[in-house]
Amino acid sequence: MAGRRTPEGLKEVIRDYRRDQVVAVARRLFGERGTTDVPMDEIAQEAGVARSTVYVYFASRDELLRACLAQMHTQLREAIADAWAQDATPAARLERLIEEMLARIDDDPAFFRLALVAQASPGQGAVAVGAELALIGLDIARLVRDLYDEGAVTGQFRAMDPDRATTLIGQQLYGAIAVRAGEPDPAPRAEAATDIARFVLHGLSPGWAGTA
Amino acid sequence: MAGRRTPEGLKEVIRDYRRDQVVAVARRLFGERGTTDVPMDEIAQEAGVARSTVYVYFASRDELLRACLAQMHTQLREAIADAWAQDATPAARLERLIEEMLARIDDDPAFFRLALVAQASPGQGAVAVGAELALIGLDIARLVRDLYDEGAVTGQFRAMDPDRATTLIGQQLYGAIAVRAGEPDPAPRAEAATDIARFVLHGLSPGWAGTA
DNA sequence: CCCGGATCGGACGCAGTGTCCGACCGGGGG
DNA sequence: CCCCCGGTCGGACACTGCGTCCGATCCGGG
Repeated sequence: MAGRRTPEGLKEVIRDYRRDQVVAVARRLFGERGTTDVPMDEIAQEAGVARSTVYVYFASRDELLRACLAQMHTQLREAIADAWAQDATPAARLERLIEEMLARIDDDPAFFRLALVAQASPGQGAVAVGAELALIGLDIARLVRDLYDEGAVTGQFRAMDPDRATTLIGQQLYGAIAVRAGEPDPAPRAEAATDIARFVLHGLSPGWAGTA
Repeated sequence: MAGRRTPEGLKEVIRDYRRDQVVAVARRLFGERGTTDVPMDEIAQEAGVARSTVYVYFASRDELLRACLAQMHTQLREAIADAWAQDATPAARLERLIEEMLARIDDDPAFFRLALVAQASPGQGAVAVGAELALIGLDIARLVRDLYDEGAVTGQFRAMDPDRATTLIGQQLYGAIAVRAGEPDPAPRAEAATDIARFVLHGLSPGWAGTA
């Protein structure tokens, strides 16, 4: 596979490019009007291909949705990975992680909201769709757990069952994400990230009223 | 209208009863297989009425879903109101509130998960559906805010913008709910409630490792 | 020039929604 | 007693969207 596949490679590229184009259109429309209320005709038309061609790329509506989620997954993963190495302390990393997630939400709140939906919805197709989302959850959960472990051994965080800590932090992140994705006019990102991070670190404990 | 309307009142009762019956069936089926994957035929058949009769009670699928949410809303509201007056300190109330919400989830996790979905999904029908859910959110938010205010003035909670505190606490509750609703085998309720409450109160602050 | 893969566009069967209407049932009033 | 009437039934209807299929068309490479 070392460079002699120009034609085949090129076709692959073209194919991927058009695929991504359809996915991008679908994400936008799904975000705007929901996964059920957008006919395949419209996605195809908007993407500039025939409806039947869409079915060449994606076996069904569900698979298209899954591709949309996978795309978002990849983008989120990359954004967080890029930001991950830039901070030293667990607390700083936590805040960075939060801010990075919020930034991704702000990029495309409508579809993000929808992604949370897809994760939760039952049904046969949704099993696979949910799996796509669970991957994101697991990615983030691993980061969160590493972060907690580091803070715990250095005494910056209180000692508790790491799984439980991960769950609790994860819940806060999930809630923050879901709420922000649904808010028409969310708070400034940096500020919100700081608030959330501080809340995760100290909860409602008095004595932390300052801007520390 | 003072008591001479036995026939009419009776009819109302009968009507409401059958309505609730349809709603109950719909909740179960929606919870099991999602809102889109269960035909109206099946709901009607399972509820023991003709499909056309369902349309006498509910103008559309969306309205039926809204009725399901409204029923859940009512039940949740009542459960929490009952438990509300039983505790004195804000911390105790918080834990009680959490436990009560978890209990409601455990009653019907499938549909609860779905309710969170409905809240988030866009589309024309979903505006009204979302409003139904927003009501629950507002109910809870009001309670949370009262609770925070009380804790803040007595110095048990750190001082901060009440709206922001409410949002942060609400985020944790939302996340906890969503995660629990999706977990096939959730942790014991009382324990989970205690954990969540303690996390909201103290976050990851060291020095709170005990069972206090 | 011709070939072959990709795309187009339009038809098909199928399933589900929401509407409508005639038939039926059961109870209360004339 | 029968009739009337509100509620229910069941089935037909038009309509929309999904997923499949196939012949027609386009276009780049041999």
